[in-house]
Amino acid sequence: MRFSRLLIPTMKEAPSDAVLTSHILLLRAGFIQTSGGSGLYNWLPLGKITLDKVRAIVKDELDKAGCNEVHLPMVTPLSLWEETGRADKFGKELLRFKDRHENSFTLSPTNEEAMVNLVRQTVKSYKQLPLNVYQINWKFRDEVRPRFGLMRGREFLMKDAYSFHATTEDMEREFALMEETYKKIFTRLGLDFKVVEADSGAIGGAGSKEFMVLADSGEDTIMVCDSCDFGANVEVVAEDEKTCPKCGGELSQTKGIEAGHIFQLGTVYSEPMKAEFLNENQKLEPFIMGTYGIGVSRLLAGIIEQNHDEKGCIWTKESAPFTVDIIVAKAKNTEQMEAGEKLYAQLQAKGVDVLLDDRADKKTGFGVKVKDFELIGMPYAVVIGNDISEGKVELITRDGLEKEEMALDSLVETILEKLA
RNA sequence: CGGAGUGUAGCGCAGUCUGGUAGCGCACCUGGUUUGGGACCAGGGGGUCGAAGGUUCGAGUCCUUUCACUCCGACCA
Repeated sequence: MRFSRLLIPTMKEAPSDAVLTSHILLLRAGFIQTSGGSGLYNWLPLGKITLDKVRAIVKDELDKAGCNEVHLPMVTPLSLWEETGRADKFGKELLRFKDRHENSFTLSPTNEEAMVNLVRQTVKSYKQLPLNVYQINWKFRDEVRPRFGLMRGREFLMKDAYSFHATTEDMEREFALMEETYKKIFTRLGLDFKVVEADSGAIGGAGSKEFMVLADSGEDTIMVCDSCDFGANVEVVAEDEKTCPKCGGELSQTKGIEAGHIFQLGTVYSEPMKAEFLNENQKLEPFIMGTYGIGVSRLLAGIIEQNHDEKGCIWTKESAPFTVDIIVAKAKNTEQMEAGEKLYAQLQAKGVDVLLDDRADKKTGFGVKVKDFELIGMPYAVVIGNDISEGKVELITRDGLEKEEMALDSLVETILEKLA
């Protein structure tokens, strides 16, 4: 895409009410903007592109693991929530309202009930099991105190998956599969993360694990073992515990952002909602369930919390809105512009996501373009400037801001090597 | 919900104590000069000062009420 045609309102100064790094940078770099209400944000083009990329990675890995993507309405009849008693349990976080016929509804904060409803009216036989259905859509929670930008907004993009099984053993198999799938997703996104034992909270059920993006700004405190892979939220391990319950190693304390959470549910939803299937002995049994969530919009905040410097964002390769930013130093110079256009086409032909900074207005000089590149944080920039007459360009790596001069002819190949 | 703050142009702020024509920087528009690290000169546009009520000849400023937002806490798949 062309910078000149994209709405990218970068800012030198951050709004004074933003305190968290990711919040400040995402606002300043023009990914999101405030939307007039607490915890509500407009997603601008760069933010939308990035969110869609992260979403696509989540979808890709889930589909590979055999999950079925569906889409449920954002609006759920409150009666479904009353079947499980969660209408009361969730309290004021559930935003409730009535339609013109005085029927009560809620904006979905999560969808266990709605998905159980989908399955109970569709799946009748053990032969249709196991089944894992998921959706990636907007959730709304009327948080007591929204804060930190995308970290705790009231409206947020969540991937919520629900699995249905005939036996506990099969549910445990799926739980392990989802843990592995989540590890692939977080790894592809370039995140430094830890899987920890967790409390099941309002969702209920037996076992649960959280996927923590490690960051000092995280709202959760976790204990991790120095010797093995054990980790736990302080909710489930005493904060003064110093010995690993798994291997006897030493525990240390750190902070994390909860970006994923998987649960072994059993029949806590299927029983009250009478979601049953006929087993091979022709008897009705409630589904054994698991549920698996990822805070997709929160992941963006997590990526930036982990990857930034004083100049701006540093997106990881698979999450970046664009992989390469072609900076045409003087867009009015025909030779430079033509070289930029040519490179733009060549990289696109190779499947690289490229942004062509073709801005030619007199306010947007070389300095502005470089500052915008650093603030937005794409992995690479190619500077096409005066040396283009000798066939030379400069390649800048955002992480570390290393610059290397090279021949334009070898550039496409070099970039492809770096991306491989 | 408890505590503390803040609401003045798109963003950042001054002006409020001590009432007297609405200001500054950035951004935006026009023209010119610039052009490899957020340019310069000149001119210009944009405001019911969060809202309502009150005091006053006169309110951004004083009084009352209210709303919103932010931070700390409690809470939170």
